[in-house]
Amino acid sequence: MRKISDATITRLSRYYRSLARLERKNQEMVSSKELAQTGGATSVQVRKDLSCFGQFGTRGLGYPVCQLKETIAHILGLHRTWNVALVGAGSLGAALISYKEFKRQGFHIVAVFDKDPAKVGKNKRGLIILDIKNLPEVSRELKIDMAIVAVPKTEAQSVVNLLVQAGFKVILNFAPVNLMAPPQVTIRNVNMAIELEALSYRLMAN
Amino acid sequence: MRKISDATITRLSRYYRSLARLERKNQEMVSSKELAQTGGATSVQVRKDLSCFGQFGTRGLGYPVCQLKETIAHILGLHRTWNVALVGAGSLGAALISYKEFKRQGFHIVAVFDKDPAKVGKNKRGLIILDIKNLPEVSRELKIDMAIVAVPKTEAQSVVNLLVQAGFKVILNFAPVNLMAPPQVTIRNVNMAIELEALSYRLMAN
DNA sequence: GTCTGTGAAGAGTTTCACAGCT
DNA sequence: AGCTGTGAAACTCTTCACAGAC
Repeated sequence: MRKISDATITRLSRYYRSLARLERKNQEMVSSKELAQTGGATSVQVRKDLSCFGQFGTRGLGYPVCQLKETIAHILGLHRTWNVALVGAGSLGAALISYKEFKRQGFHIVAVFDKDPAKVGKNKRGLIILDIKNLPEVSRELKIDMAIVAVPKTEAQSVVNLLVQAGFKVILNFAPVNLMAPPQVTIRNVNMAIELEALSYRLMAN
Repeated sequence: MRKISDATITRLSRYYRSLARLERKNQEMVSSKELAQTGGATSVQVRKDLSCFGQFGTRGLGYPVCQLKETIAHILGLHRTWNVALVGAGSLGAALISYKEFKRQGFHIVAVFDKDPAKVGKNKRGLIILDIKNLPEVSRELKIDMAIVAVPKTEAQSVVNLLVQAGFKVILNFAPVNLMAPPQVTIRNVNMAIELEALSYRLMAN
């Protein structure tokens, strides 16, 4: 299989959401054109993206909604649940614990860590905040698959170092800072400030 | 000036952060190589990105830190402050109000709106939650420049419709749904679930 | 006729290679 | 020597065009 681009994976996620909605409406078949409209892409793009993984449609008819949804779920790993560790029990952390879409897609935040002794032991949206010192052992015991970093930017690199040492392979980082990690570790960044800056550029440009 | 890619703008934001750090360290000059390392790019990329806007360096010496930082600030619109409306006073909204990096870069959330009568009038991190019905007039009065949507996905499209009608030109959306808007309105999406899905794909793939 | 699947063309982005300045 | 600035090459991603199936 040839290398799949990040853009393709992102679009698959969107197609998956569209398919879920069509499934709820009991629609059986969907054309690439229809899927494109709701997913914000073009019909060719949809077909090209899907063709990376196989042939799922029927010419003249389109794609079977349920089946395609299941297929994408398997590609993206949404057919199972993932255990997620959250580091940082601030207000962003709280928002992430309550974020419905995570649970909906099978991402379960099963442990929250913080380094602040004043927070450790407290209950945060149903989870007891754990001391970050215990992260390696707890991650092993609870079979945690991925980590979310939601700490201030000054702390982010040291948290990542700890996560790497504990064996984490994928990390979602919310701190607005560029983080270093060995190549076998994938870090994805959500930098909300950069998003606003891109918008402010837009307002400047015209 | 030729069209500037989104990727370039995003990288400028990162260079800006690196420059701010170098400035705090009182470093006067920086080479494209050094800027690249801290900003997660290559040195040619840095030079190419900057060359879109002019010639800011000196051959043999590099770029003047403060001056380049100011230049990028002007390009991105960070030399001024922007008034931001937040729609959705849930826990994500609360996290965004408290998010330091916004203030740091001059993005001031000056009003929070919600449609829930039980929330309207309450204080949220120092801001009184306003009724979303009053969004158009308040936006005008407070000269609000941009909007952040942090409502459940079922509400997002109607909120965007309202924002478009109120004359907003740029919107940052956190709801995990594809939104429709006229072409003159720029919507940027932060979909945290899709980020995790890309990571779960990574874990599946190897 | 409708719609998928895909090689080829096109557009856009990144990297290379090197001229030119300090 | 060290570093910027940039046309050209290489690469990647998207769109076109159309063959093939229903």
